Amino acid sequence: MFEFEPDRPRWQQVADVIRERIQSGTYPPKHLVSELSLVQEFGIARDTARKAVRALREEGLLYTVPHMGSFVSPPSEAQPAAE
Amino acid sequence: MFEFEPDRPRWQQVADVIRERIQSGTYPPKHLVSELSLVQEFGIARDTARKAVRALREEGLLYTVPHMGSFVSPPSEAQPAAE
DNA sequence: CTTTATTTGTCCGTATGTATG
DNA sequence: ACATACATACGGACAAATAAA
Repeated sequence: MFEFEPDRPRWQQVADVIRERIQSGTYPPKHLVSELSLVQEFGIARDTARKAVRALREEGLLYTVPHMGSFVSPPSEAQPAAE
Repeated sequence: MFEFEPDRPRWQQVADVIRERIQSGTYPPKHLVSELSLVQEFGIARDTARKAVRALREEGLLYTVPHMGSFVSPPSEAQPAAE
């Protein structure tokens, strides 16, 4: 089971973990990150899972298709110079 | 493809379209309105199509014959006085 | 009679949206 | 943060009835 630190919102800590998995490629583009999967893995309420997903969506790391799921966004064209 | 508005159930919007076709005579009495036809035309799930049909049936605009289909109801005897 | 196609009936599962306590 | 409930929506599968070939 995941160990939460006190004094920091759980949804932030969950978002941190997922963010890392996205940025490291553990979760490739289009990978489904459902609320239920977060509920089960982290032992949290769906309410909390939704907050984590919302945060990542607002960061652009996830996009949500209503009634279908939330998925890892395609890589953004960052760093223009590097060729 | 049909354009759905957000903030309103799809099954309601589909029902609206069919209702208009019935009331305008585009779909005459006994015209078949099958779930599959709605699925294909509107690009929705059958689940959603069934909800639209159910709504129109409850309004009396359609009647369903099990395993045969849902058909446009005969015109209702409105306006009593007119003879 | 058999086969094929069509259509509704029913059930399961997954997932988000929304609201309440 | 949690728990619960319901609505909305999609996908798939199978059964049963009907009609037509």
